[in-house]
Amino acid sequence: MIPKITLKKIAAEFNVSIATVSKALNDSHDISAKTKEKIKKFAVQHHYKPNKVALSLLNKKTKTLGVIIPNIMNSFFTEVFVGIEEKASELGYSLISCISNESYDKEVNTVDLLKSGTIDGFIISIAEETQINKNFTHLFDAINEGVPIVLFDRVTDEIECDKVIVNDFEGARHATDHLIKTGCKKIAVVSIIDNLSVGKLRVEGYKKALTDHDIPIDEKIIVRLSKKEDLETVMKIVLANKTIDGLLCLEESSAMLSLDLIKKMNYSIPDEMSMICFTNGKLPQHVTPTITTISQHGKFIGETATKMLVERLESKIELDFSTKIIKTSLIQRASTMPLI
Amino acid sequence: MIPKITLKKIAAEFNVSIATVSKALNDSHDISAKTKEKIKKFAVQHHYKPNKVALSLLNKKTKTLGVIIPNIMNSFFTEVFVGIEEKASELGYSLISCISNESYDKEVNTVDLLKSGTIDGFIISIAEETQINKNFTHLFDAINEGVPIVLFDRVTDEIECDKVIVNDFEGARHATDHLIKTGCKKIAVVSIIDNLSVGKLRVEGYKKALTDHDIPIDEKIIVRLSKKEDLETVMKIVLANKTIDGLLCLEESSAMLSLDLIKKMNYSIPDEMSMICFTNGKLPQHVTPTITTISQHGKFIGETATKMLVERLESKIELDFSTKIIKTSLIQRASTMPLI
DNA sequence: TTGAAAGCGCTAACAT
DNA sequence: ATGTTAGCGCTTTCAA
Repeated sequence: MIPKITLKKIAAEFNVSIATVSKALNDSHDISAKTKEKIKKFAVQHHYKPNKVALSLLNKKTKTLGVIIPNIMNSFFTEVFVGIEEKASELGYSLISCISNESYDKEVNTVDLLKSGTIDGFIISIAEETQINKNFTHLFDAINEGVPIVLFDRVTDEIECDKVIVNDFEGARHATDHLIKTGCKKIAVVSIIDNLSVGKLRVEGYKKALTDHDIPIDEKIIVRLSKKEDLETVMKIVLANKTIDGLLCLEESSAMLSLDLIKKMNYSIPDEMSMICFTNGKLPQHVTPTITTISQHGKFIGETATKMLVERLESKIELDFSTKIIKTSLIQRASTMPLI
Repeated sequence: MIPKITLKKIAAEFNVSIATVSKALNDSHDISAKTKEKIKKFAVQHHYKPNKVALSLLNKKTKTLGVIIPNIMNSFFTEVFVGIEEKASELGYSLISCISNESYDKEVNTVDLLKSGTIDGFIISIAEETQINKNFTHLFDAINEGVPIVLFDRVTDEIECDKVIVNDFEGARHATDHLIKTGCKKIAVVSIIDNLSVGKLRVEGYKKALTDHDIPIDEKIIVRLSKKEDLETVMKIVLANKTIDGLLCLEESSAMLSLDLIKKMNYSIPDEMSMICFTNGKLPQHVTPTITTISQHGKFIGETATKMLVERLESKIELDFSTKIIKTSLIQRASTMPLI
């Protein structure tokens, strides 16, 4: 094993000072051409790379961003992560990433751990537990200590910072409107994310569409569950109401379960039952029938969040906080009737 | 914004030396109980956290691992990442992660960037481009400079280091054997990963199974493509051979395309055409019909790789390199006939 | 019981 | 053109 080469060792090699070597390698004007040349040559030969940790300590910048994602097995977050990674890499930043697993404790620990020097700023989507207990002091503290945060998707009004959110209300409204316009008379909702800000907004959007079409809201067919496990039981009860002919699923996994169930119950899709779900991952494209989805443009969200954070980090002046709202798109597939 | 509190500031507060504060906070025995108490109290009140960067510089350890994954949209790698994250977090390590996007340059740049002090060791699955051009000097250099590497899934014999691999040969052999035993007479293979070590091994396993059953190998029905785009054309030609009644797909995305194609061609699955594919993500569980898969136990691979790396990092003695082979499991679903 | 000094690897202002 | 000094935040001898 070759011990790592440092300025000190190069300096010793040529009997010059460390400062001279540093300047030579940084192409400073007050070092003679020959000295520069011989030092540079030696440095290249020995694969000299400045120690990032030393530079971080000196500059109080690590060129590293902390990313906290609730659950990477969720295709939406995977997409966002891809966007973050691509943009960060383009802008010269590394990523320290952590999966909170929807746990408040893990989120708090990670923020506490990383804010002490390790990273320059955070990109966070708030864990479910945190959204339930509404305790955001860890985020508040980080910002207060000079570590900026960009929140995406799952945000809170209680923290003032940059945010990138999806137009969940409008996405759900549009989807519901689409179901109505393609002939659905009675549309049920399935939500296993009613604890989340986004889940609540989506239900609001759904209600708005109904109201716009003078359709009464029936709370009994708005299925709110805390875990996937109960879905089958509850859905069976709801679907016993044979007049239901449309289903809006607020995220992917409950959509897949509902689809299986509906098929098992011998509904014909989309003639007897239409379906739309949030999140445009691979699943809705490959199941039978393919599912009409509301795309949240995850990658773009990731890119946007990263750009906002880096702009703040590198800005000379104090920027105002802003919230970017990303429009959703409805992607029509075989689970809904064509618009006439 | 509250400026971050340091030992220096605490020392100034109490008119003691920095060393005293450091010792007090670390509960050193040679500081008086009262001094300790008042300093600790003050530190807690002001949310003092030792600066990780300073500690890293001092200890020459960052307690951070570098993870390089070729493509996070691939569910296998997502699973591995979950395993890595969980184990690393449990062992007190952070993760700097990067998606190489199958690019040689990105992989090299990341390794170069991170090896200079930022991380203690790497967990890497080699990018496709790197496996093609077989240039592994960046990995060799890192190890040589004292930064250990654990390779997983996509490995190379040319680098001596710890490795975690899947028993791809046996997985493919077993799957092919299963197809034969459930009645398939002529089994085609679809590979878009023939550039990868794992892709080649899987073809070998397939061939072994055929040979074991005295079935002649027909290279014409081993479809090797460099990109997904050509799949449809080629598959149509191959499937024109109406005697084919089994299909082994070496990864998920080509399996999905093949499935669509087979259904479009009105094959009845599994009666007229059986199918097995590698990688047990959500897709094969939710498509119609559900697909029999070979599970590589991604999460376990991630956990194992992380454990190996941390053990090496924290070992007092020089450990020998080892290669852990993870067994695959065949998960039977509706795309294959039941074993009689 | 406390403090001074050295050093981790590096840069930059200020001599020489 | 080159060197000296100081300092980023911390720990750890060693001295007082």
